[in-house]
Amino acid sequence: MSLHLEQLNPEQHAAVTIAAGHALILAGAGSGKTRVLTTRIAWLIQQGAVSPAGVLAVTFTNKAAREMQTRLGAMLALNPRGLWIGTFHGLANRLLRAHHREAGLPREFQILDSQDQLAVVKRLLRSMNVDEDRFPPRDVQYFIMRHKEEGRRAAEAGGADEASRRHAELYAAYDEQCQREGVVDFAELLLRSYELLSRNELLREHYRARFRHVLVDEFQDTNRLQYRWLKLLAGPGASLFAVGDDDQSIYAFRGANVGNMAEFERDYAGTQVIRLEQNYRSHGNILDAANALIAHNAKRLGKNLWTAAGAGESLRVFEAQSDADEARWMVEEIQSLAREGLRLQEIAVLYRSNAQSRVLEHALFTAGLAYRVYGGLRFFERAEVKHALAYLRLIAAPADDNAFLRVVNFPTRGIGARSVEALQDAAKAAGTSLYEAALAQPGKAAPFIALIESLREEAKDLTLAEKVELAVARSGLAEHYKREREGAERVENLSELVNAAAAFDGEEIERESGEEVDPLTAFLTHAALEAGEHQAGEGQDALQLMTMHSAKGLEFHAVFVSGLEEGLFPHEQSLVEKEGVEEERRLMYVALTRARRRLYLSFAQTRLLHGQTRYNLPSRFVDELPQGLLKWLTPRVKAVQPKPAHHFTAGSFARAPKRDPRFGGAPAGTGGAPSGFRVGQNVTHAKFGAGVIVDSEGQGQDARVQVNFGRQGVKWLAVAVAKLQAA
DNA sequence: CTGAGAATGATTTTT
DNA sequence: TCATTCTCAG
Repeated sequence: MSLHLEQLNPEQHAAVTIAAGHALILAGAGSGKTRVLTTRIAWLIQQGAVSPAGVLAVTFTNKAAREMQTRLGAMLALNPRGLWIGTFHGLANRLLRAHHREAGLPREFQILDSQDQLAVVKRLLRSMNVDEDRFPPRDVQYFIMRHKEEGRRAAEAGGADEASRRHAELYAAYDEQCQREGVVDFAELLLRSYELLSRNELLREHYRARFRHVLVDEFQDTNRLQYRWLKLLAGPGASLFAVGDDDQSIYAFRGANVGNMAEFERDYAGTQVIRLEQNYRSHGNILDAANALIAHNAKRLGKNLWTAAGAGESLRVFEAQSDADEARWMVEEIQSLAREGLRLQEIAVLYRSNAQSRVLEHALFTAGLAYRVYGGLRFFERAEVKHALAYLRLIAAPADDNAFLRVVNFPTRGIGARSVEALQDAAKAAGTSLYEAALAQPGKAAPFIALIESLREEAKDLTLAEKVELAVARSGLAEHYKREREGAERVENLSELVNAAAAFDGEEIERESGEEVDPLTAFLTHAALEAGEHQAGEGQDALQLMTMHSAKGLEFHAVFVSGLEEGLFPHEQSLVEKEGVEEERRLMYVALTRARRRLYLSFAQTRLLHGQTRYNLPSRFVDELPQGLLKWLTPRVKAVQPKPAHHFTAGSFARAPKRDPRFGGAPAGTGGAPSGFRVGQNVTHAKFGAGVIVDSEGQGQDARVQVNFGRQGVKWLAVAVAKLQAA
């Protein structure tokens, strides 16, 4: 067995063999971070520095955890079962299952995904007669989640104002309800296990004594609670090894706190910091462009990627007339790459928001090019699958009211809103679950209760897959979808669920859920914690379409970064968020560094969005790249740079106000265009710089035009006064 | 309970 | 624009 340490570069080698103590590894894109992480673990074990049981390795995604597991298995020729490798949530779940009593949870506690959580909140608000216009369920959910992720319980969550006090009350009621129903949401897994260990000294010391080496991947994506959780588990004498890249922090919107990286250094005096800057993925020009771009960010720990490979090709820039034009151009370019022998799966088209895929898909479909779009519903999130799982949940954990409500009348069996309300009243009065209430006073729900009872009885001695099959059949779900016109795919998914159960073997049960958990609960946990693939994989060679966010961690021979327009990217919303543009720039950095050999950048003058034609300026990110690295496929756009904005709240891109129909608003390009300016025309203004006319009204002296100045915002200007120059 | 039509929004996403 | 969610009539 060899770890091939000699194949590592000096920095990688140093990171792998670093002495015990805390270490922060700043791992640039494509710098071999996973390799370092896994080799480090293997090296520690091989050296005898730690036993496999003494390692705790934490990732964000199941995919990353699996990859680490696989690589380690190959390196160590030992079953990596003894190692605690998993996602934050998976590991927290494991702790809670093992100590459910101490954590105050039922053995078969169920996990709520975001969908379930929202349903719980809605139900709560209704039962408390909360005005949903003043307290929208989504806001309440967000409030609860955000506070939990910061490690705050309801008691600490209230603010000074009335609304936040009310939110905190709802948070408290929500937690009580979850406790009653024996369910935990995602953040609760973390918070509950954190509290378990911080309050229970015996347990805490047990785990601290055990885990001598705690390793974290994608550290820049951790939220405050996750960081505290890590610090709690890595006790005195343990080594915390954090790998991350602040320049690739793109998840602030979901609670990630890049600040954890700087804090890490402060928390642990003597932290060893190693930078992995050699990139094994991209050619030099691509890296130079990425480096130059990210240098525009002020808040950085600092890092510069380099490669031993050559400079490679220039970055190709294309300015399209319209989004459709951009799509057509991409199709042509892709076809020509394919003719040169490049496989389609080696090409990715990246965009900022999912809505942008539509035009593209249309063009690809017309051209007959195979493509795969990432995003959308995943397997365990599909309605039919969730329904089937709800039946199984009721078998395993009857107190789960969410599950009860989801299927009590699905497929319909004559239990309408009235009957359900009666049950809810009865349950509330008796302080029991809906299921218990229905058991006591079945009423219209009698057949349903009988069904669940008999399912539970019959399922007792069946294998997991047989249980799932039984539920799918006896619930009437399969029948129901068979009768539906468009139900074929749903029926197929239900049988796929049976297959998934069959594939879910004992080893997985143990790994996912700790000791002695009933296989059904383990499977339900698996379904909640691993929502599954986005789409049927279809091993066929296809072009990859995805958002820049989902592209993180991937690489392709050729990458198209499309829609590089102010307002789209950086997104208009980001302009009003604190440090929003810096995060957008990091996203651009991520996008650029996905390409190995060829990088295309494109933007369109005109784009159809929300049924409205918008006239956008090229993204500032194009200007921020060294022009010498770019090869313009269309005449270069000379973006006139205005002085940095003071604090214009770019109330930009507001839908062009509807003109009073009485004045018969003149459409673009027709007679109504005032004073020689027309919609879509590029202009410059002495103060605001470059812009594009997006609307106009009035005639002669009263003529006004609306100009989109990008980061300076969108303004209505009187033509007679504004001294606009045609550009 | 169902279906039709209105209202409503509309970055990014993992667990 | 368009997809989802809500409301109300039948």
